[in-house]
Amino acid sequence: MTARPIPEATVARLPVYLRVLVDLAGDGVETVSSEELAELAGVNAAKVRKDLSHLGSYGTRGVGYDVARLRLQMSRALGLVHTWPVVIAGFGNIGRALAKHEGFRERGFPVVAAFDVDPDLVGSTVEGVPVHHPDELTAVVAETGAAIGVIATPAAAAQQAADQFVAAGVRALLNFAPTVLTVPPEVSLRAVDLVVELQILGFHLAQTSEGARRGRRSAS
Amino acid sequence: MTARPIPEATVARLPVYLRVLVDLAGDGVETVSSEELAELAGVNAAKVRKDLSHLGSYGTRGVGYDVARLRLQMSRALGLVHTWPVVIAGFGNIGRALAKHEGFRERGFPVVAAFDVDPDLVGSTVEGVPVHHPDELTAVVAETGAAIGVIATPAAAAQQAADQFVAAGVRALLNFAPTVLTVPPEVSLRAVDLVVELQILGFHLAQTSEGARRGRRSAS
DNA sequence: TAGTGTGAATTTCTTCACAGCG
DNA sequence: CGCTGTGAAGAAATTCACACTA
Repeated sequence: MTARPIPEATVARLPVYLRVLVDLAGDGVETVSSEELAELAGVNAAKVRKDLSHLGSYGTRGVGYDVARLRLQMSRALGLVHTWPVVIAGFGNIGRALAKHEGFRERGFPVVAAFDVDPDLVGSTVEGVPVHHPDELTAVVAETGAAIGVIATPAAAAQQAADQFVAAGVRALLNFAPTVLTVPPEVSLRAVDLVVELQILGFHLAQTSEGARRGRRSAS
Repeated sequence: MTARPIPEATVARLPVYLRVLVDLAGDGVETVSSEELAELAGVNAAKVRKDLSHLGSYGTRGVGYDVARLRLQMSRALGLVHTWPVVIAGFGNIGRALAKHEGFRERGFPVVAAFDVDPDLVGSTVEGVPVHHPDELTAVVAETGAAIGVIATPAAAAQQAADQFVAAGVRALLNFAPTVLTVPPEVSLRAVDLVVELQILGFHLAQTSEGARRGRRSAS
C-alpha cells in the first residue's frame, strides 16, 4: 500500500541524492548511511531518512542503504527509465549553450530540436541540433516525440512559445525567460530566472553590509 | 520598530514583483491593487499583501499601491541602489552565455571578469569581458570590487573555485556546477542545476503518464 | 550495536477572513 | 465602498527523539 503523494520539497531533492549515489557507485561504494548521504547532499540526516522513506523501505537497520538498489529505485521514481527528448524554443545565447551542453544527453535528456525566428539560423544544424522555424513546432514535436520544452526566447515571445508547446501536447516546460507564464494545471512548469537569482543574492549582500555598517543586532 | 527578518520565501518573490512593477511603470500605470499584482506575478493576492507588508506600509486602503513608490522601496530592499559587479569562474558554454547576456548589466549586475584554465582563452576579451587565469582570481576580485561570484566550471573544479572566491572575500555565490558546495555560513549560496530541473520535470511526467496508464486514484 | 523508519513536536509558509482606514 | 494590513487558522516542511530490527 504505497500511498504515493511525494511532497514537492522531497521531489526537488531526489535528483541531488541520485547524483550522489551515482558518484558513490562510481567509487565502488556499496553502502551508505543517511548520515553520509546527508553530508554529501548538503542536508541533514533526518531529512534524508524522511525523504527516502517516501520511496519505500530500501534501507537496512544497523547498516544503511544499498547504493545500487537505492539508485535504481530513485531512477525509477524520477522517470529515468525513459529518455525524455527535449526541444528548445529560442536559440540565442542561452538556448545555444543548452544545446551544446553534453550533460543533458548523458543524463537522459537529448536535445532533439530547436526553434528560432532568425532566418540565418533556420535550416542550420548546431552541434547536431537542427534549428526550425517556430511554425514547424507542432510537427517537429510530433515527429520527435518531445516530452519537455525549454523556453529560452526573449520575454515578449515566451508566453506564445509556451502556448505552442502546450497545444502540441508537451506537458513539461522549463522557462528561462524573465516573465511569468500561464499554463494549464496538467502541465508542469519550472522557472529558472538568472537575474532573479542575482537579485536574491543582492538582497543578502545588502542585508549583511547594512548590518555591518549599523552594528550587530540586539541580543535577546 | 521594523523587526526585520524578511522570510526567505518572501525574498525569493520580491524580484518577481519588482519586474512586474518595472513593466507597469513602463506602461505608465501609476497604481496597482494586490489583486492585479498577484495576477501578473503568478501568485495570490493574500500572499502579495503579506509579502509587501514586510517592506512596510506602502499601500493606500481603498486604492492600492503606488507603483513608483513601491518600486523604489523594493529596489532598496533588494540592494539595487548599488551595482554589484559579477565575476565568472569557468568560461565554457554556460559561462560564455552568461557573459554575453545583456540582461545582467542592464539590471545592475555587470560581468567584469571571467576565469578559465584554457590557455587559448586566457588573455582574450569576449564581449568586453577579460578572461584571466584562476591564479589571478584574488587580485582581480580585489581590483574589480566583485561582489558576486558565478561558478560555471566542471563539477570537479567547483569547490576549489568556491574556496578561492571565499578566500578573496566574495560573500555571494551562484553555482551552476552539478555538485553540492560547502561554504562558510556568512556566504550566501544559491544553486541552479539544469539537469536537476529536467529530472524534476521527468518525475512529474513519469507520475502523470503512470497515472494515465493505471487509471485514476481512488476517491475518498 | 548502529542506523533505519516514523510518530510527535516545531517551525515555516500559505491562506483565510475581517477590522479598519482612505 | 474598496482594498490594505494583519491576526488567526491551516497546511507543508523540517527537525526531534526513540522504538525497533537486521
